[in-house]
Amino acid sequence: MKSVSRVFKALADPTRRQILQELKEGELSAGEITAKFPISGPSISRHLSILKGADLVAERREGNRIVYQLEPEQVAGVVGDFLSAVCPTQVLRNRKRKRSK
Amino acid sequence: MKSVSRVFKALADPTRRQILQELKEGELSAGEITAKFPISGPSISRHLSILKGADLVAERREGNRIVYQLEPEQVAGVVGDFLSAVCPTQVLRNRKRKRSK
DNA sequence: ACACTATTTAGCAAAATAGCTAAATTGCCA
DNA sequence: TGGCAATTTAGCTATTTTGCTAAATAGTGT
Repeated sequence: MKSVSRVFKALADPTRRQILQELKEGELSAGEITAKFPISGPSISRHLSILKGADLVAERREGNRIVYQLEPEQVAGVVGDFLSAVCPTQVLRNRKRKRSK
Repeated sequence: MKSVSRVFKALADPTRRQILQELKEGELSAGEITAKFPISGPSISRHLSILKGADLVAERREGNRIVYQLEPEQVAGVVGDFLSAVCPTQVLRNRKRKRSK
């Protein structure tokens, strides 16, 4: 599958998006991530492997545990490229000024 | 479903992302969009209704046809907010300088 | 080697997704 | 009203996704 598709499919799930947000605060082990969600360890493990497959996170083993870390450049790169491809420059530039609906 | 989830689910499909890119060039009727893809009219219609449900496109009837139009502010708004929530400011700022891998 | 912890892999069931064809809808025009 | 074109809705099938529990794997310490 193409990289962009892997990324957007990974981002389609709310649990996975929230995992990324948790990882923004700093790296976390699989168990620590599991503790933050109401679903089982194996399910979280699968979500992590999908995020890893999209290169949205990196993992490293640390003794007994596996520690996950956000890859913000992949997130910003792929998603940002898509935004540039779809939204006129002006919309992107003015975004912050707009009031939420 | 929550708005953010609707948007990211809509963006998870490559055909739908490409429809948005086609609409960046200007509005198109359902039939004109269908002509650009190798899948059936009803399938495109379904994709359009998902994009519409996420407010990524707007539609209006024009005589016999239904014309679709990109809503770039919804795209930039929802996706941009997510990027801000996940990526450190520095990564977002430096994005353009990075070389593609 | 054994036990213990952390995590992933396997295998299953339910729900969602995307494609198709056929039928219904909507609007235009004679 | 009848017919035609454009589009959507319905109903179906195959595939994918997400959750679960149970079993396997990997590392640590005794």
